[in-house]
Amino acid sequence: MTEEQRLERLTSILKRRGVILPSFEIYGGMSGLIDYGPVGARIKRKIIDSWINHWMEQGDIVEIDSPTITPESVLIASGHVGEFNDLMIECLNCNSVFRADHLIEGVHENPESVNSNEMDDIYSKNRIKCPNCQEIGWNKSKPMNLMFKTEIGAMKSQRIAYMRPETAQGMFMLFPSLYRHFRQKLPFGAIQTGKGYRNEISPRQGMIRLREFNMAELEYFIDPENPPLEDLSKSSDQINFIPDPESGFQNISNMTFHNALENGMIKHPTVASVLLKTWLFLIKIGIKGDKIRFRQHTTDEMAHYASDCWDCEINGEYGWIECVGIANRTCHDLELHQIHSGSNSLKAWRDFDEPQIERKKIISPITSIIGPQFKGEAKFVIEALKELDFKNINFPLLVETSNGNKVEVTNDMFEIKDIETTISGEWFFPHVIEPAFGIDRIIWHLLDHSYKEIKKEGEDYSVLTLNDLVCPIDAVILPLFDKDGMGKIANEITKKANLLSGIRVEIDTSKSIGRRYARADEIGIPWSVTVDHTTLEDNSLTIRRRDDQIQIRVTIEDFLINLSNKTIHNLF
RNA sequence: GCGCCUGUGGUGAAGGGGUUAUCACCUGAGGUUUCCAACCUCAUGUCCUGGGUUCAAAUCCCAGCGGGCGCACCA
Repeated sequence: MTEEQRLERLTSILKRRGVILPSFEIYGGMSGLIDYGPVGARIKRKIIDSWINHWMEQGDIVEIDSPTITPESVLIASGHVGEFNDLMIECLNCNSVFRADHLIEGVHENPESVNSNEMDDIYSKNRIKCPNCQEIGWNKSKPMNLMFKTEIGAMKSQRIAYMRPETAQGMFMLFPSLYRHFRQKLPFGAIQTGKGYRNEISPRQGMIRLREFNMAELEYFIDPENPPLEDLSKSSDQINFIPDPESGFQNISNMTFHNALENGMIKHPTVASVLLKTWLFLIKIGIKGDKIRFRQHTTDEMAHYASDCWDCEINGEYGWIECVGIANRTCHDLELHQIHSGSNSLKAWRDFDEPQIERKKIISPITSIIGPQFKGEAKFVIEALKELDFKNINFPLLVETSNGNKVEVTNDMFEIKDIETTISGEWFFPHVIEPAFGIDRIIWHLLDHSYKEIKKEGEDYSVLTLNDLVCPIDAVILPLFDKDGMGKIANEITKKANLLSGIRVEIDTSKSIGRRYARADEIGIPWSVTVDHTTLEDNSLTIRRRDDQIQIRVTIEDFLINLSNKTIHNLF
């Protein structure tokens, strides 16, 4: 079997066994959309569960769930509407496509504000040349909207909305609630898993670029002045790093996260700790460590919201693919949402180490005099007095009030006081460190790394070596024959096992035992359990280990206990 | 979105205007069988969709849809 066709063979096995299939196929299919079949959906669920547990083990992270339909105002604030609605323009001569605003920088003072018709005018009046072929001649500019647009409500009350391009905004929307939940103490985080949507121009490469995809994101809120410090030296794993070329660091294939932070290649301690946890998760579910690398973004490829970005890339049939993006989003989102929404609850409070005592002089109006004197005008006079520069007061003093009158103020109407205020802390915008996982891409690479093509007695044979955390079915129960009572016992074991918490088993009674082992191996079931003649005599059965085909004999009871405890490994 | 290639059972392929479309594997039913894709019998097909040419189209032509690759795009 040639290495070149491995991708095709894997794809057809995934389709044949109900793991991953094209969506809506009976209507011709729709690119960029995929189905997880009965086997794939189990794998996806277990990966997402593992992901949720992985972060929640930390203790200061909670899970939330928010709508996929998002009002336009939210995405205007976050910058997605602006960023996602760029006008594109195509050269009539060479068919190159460009962002229309980029080519008129210097011609127009605010290229991003130009609408489609104006853009076409600017192009024809200014005789803009194609940077590729130098010709002048353009198709009409068209907005390239990478978000799916929809409307909430009907008729006049309709509001524009989009399908969310990321789950992250949900966490920002809930910041006030999260802050209360965590008793107003940083750091804390919120995770969310769910669908995200991008109307890709041309989805490619199977399930790598989808129009509807599964994301899993953590927003970890920290105090930028007191970031949590974690001991990274506990991991001695050697990591493949590709730093930003402008940083002066060289590509390196064997450095620990601890050292990468110490020497300044990773700039932020929390980013480093999130990188480590990302690595640990991928290794835990079965991604191969030598096929993982961390690549630092160059300044110009950084997302509009981020100040420091790392991609975690995984190598597979499609080459190195970004599967996790780790970004220091700083206070970008919270700050913008405060500005756009007018909400005042997107900040956190920080106590100073020592309360600051501020001494200052103020002008204190004596209202018992001002009131009777100015009557209705009094509140304007008081206002105006507070604005006075008390270092420069000469009598007679004319004060201009905000309603436009000038009044004379005498020195018995106010006094200058020295006051002392104690400031014990300040409000600030927390910074956010975000890892964003592309679940579908991770599933693809897990399947890719787990798919083994071997020879068995001269025959081609395929195995998915999925570990207990992510295997679709925990064990398959195989009656050697479906008669003599073996089928009945197998059914009883299947029922009992399926009542165990978190355990799923299946029974397979059709065709020869060898064929059933092969079927189980192909979808990554780690344990095949056979009910045979000896079972009828002494209630024992055999457990076959997928990865080396070694069999042991245990009692039904021991099997069920160890299955439940996930300790079958220990029996071998 | 452009260019080139491409679409036949669940999977992988053969066929290339003319009876009832071929093969392997897979899947299902039954038989057989004391543990690694054994064997026997049987079953399961809108040749991507829509138009056109033709007495006759899975086959030729056009368009659409899907897939692959390249260019462009990818917060």
